[in-house]
Amino acid sequence: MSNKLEHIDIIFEEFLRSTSIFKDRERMRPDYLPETLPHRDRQMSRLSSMVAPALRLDRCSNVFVYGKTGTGKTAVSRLVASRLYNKGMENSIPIRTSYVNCRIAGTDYRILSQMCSNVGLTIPFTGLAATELLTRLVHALESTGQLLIAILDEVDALVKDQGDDLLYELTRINESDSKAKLSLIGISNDLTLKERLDARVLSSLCGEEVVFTPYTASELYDILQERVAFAFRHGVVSRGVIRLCAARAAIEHGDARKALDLLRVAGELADREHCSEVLEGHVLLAERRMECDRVSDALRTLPLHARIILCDLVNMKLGSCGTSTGEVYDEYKKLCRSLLLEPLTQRRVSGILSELDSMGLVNAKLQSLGRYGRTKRIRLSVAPEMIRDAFSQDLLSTAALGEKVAS
DNA sequence: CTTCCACCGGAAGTACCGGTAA
DNA sequence: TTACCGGTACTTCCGGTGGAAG
Repeated sequence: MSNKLEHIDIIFEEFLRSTSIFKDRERMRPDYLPETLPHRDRQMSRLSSMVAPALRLDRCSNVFVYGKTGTGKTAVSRLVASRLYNKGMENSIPIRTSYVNCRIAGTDYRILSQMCSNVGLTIPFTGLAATELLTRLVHALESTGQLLIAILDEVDALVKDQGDDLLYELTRINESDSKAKLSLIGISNDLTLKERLDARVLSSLCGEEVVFTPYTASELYDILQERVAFAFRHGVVSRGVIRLCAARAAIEHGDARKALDLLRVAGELADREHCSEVLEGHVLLAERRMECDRVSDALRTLPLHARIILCDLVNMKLGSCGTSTGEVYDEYKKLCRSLLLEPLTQRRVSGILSELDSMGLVNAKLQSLGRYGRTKRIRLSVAPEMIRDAFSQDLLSTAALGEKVAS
């Protein structure tokens, strides 16, 4: 026992003695908001001029911000909002800002709850009607005279699984006779979102648009270089390493988040090896590591029946041509019976397969077989060993659960 | 050209849970 | 305590649908 404790102490002391190659690691984190955003001047000034009327407590029009992941939408919006807030504070103008990631918040209720807390209301986790939150929000805005700028990030996720009712209610506040002032900045990486919106929401939300184009490799290089100067010690990251990170991220539509993550993880790997600089090998290793982490994270949080379906796919030993929904469902029913579990309906299994597809764990492509119907061609997109490893422990508990259900 | 397969996927409803307000 | 709330996971129902076969 004491042996182990000594061992822990040794690790900590070694950590204290060693010098990190990071100067300020926080600056490499994906949610860090830098002071400057290279190659985004145009978008920044456009958005600023759109929200500027708020400084006279005039309602400004809602804005729709569109661009692929990691193109700076969130950073630009948050930076503009925080500058606006500060300017308001300086001049005693009651501007409030609210940032909500709709995908993470997940539901109308939690989005409203976040907005309420940003204007100084305390809201219980649950128990209230969503319309009640909306009423309280409007009332708070009216009575305090605050103007709220709400940034709704990944608003496409909200519309996809909750519909556009909330957006409609929110856009209506600004247009109604009430004194409440609320402007929305909707951020989406899916342009087809507009097709799913009600005409009234569309005209109100998408009246003004700011488009973010993907970064090129050389723009990514500039972004990385600027961060490196603050985040790492001098001389530990070579130009070649920065160029490699930029190039790897540029392959995926110029994703700055990926570029920064890549360099940060590579730096952490180098640190752990007590290496005095980040090498290209670290970057390549980091890329592999990040992919593994993503997959095992996804696997670990999967519900029971999704796991059973994945086990099925592993057991079926799919060739290159994959399998179909119907075949998966037959196998799934067999496996459920052997586990003494009640199988779900085919509709649900089809839905789970689509969910696994969007998580990147399987590849499900719609295929028509003409006279022989339509189905999804399903293939695993991760190595079967990874699934087996992740579930090797849990399968025992799955079997135990099966027995529990039976008894 | 029409038919028709084997599903897809939207919509609405159900059951259950953990929570709140009055 | 009771009536109501949201969240999650699921079922039921059903109107599509791409394209090979006839």
